[in-house]
Amino acid sequence: MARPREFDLDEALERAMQSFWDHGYEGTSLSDLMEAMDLQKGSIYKAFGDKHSLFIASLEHYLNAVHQFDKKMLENAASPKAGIRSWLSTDLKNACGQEIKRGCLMVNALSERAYKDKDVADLIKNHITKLSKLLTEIIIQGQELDEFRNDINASDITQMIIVSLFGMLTLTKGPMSKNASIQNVKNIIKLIEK
Amino acid sequence: MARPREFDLDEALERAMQSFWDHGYEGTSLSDLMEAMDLQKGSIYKAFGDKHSLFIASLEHYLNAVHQFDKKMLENAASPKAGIRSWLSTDLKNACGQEIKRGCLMVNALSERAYKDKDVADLIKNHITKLSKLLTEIIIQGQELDEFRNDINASDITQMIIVSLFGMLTLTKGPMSKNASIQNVKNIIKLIEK
DNA sequence: TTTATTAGTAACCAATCGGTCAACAATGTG
DNA sequence: CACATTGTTGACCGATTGGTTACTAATAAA
Repeated sequence: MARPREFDLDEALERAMQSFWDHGYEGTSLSDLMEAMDLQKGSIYKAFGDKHSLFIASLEHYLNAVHQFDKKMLENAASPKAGIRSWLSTDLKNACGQEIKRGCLMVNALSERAYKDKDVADLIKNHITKLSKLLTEIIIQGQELDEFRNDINASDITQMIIVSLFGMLTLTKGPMSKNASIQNVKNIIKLIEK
Repeated sequence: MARPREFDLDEALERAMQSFWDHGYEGTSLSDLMEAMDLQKGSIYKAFGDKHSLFIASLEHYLNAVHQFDKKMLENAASPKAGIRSWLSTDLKNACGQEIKRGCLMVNALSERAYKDKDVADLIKNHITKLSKLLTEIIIQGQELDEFRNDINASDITQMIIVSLFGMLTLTKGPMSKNASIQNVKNIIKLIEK
């Protein structure tokens, strides 16, 4: 009953996300988005609203994919320790294996915008909460199997892992190499294992 | 033999640094800087060159102050372990005790600019190298005094501490509270002590 | 007091920013 | 076919961006 959309919504969103991931929120202009999404300004505004809404949608898109990845890696592992190890390693290898040192969109958004953008702050807080629950379950299992030390709360170990992950994802945007981050993952495991 | 400058160079630089720290490089406009520094555009350009040069000078100013702080805290401590503990705690308390959740200028600059700004990347790499040397010395002393575990290289422990610090400084811009970061410091010490 | 030199001021610049809008195109329904 | 509805296009908008420049002011040396 009306003219149909000529492009794929999901693909356009994916391309917008890649742009924001590469160059940040302020670093990505409407012109950049138009080129990356292969769309005119009007189409973007009709489909996604303004730049900020598009950024939020991109971040949600990213966080959904990441959460799926996290669940898969952590829940389908041979053991809690193996799960944490391969999850962290794969995450870091992905972050390091890109042409641009763009790190992680969530960490970038946290650094650039969370302190002045409640929508971004809420999305990230929610995602970290979900990741924490997932991780803490795995750590508890690992403690019961005597894979992880139990003189520290599972939730405290979770917290340290998340802190380390955020640190590495930030540092890989600068002086930290792939090898250094892999070595660091090994040492984190060594610190928390029994 | 010429008209003297009417303002204090250092104070102006300090104010510029505070602006960049609060709102980032792209988030701080020339107008913002003019207001913060209480200077006209021309004066800023005469004294510091363009915006990028001013940012680099601000970052250097910041890194010098931080390095002095790090040296003081780590070298004047009662013991290696006490030094690391109080250095990390004070750092985090400072980062959390501000009106704006602005984190650390170095970590912010790393996230926002290092991947596309060689000057920024070099300054940060150099600073991290100096901090690493400082920390590794302390860790080795601590290992010799049986304060720290020695089944892991001192430089690897250093790396983990720096990663954790960067992670916390990023996370305090979002969902991480002061208490959580203090608790996390305690746990880091627990993991690396003997 | 003249002169060389540098600092400060404010008007000005082109370029770009995010965002809007009117005209036109394409579809399903009646 | 006409119509209602929605998508697409490109010109256009005011505001702001970083940066320049011509002019004036202040100083020390000659």
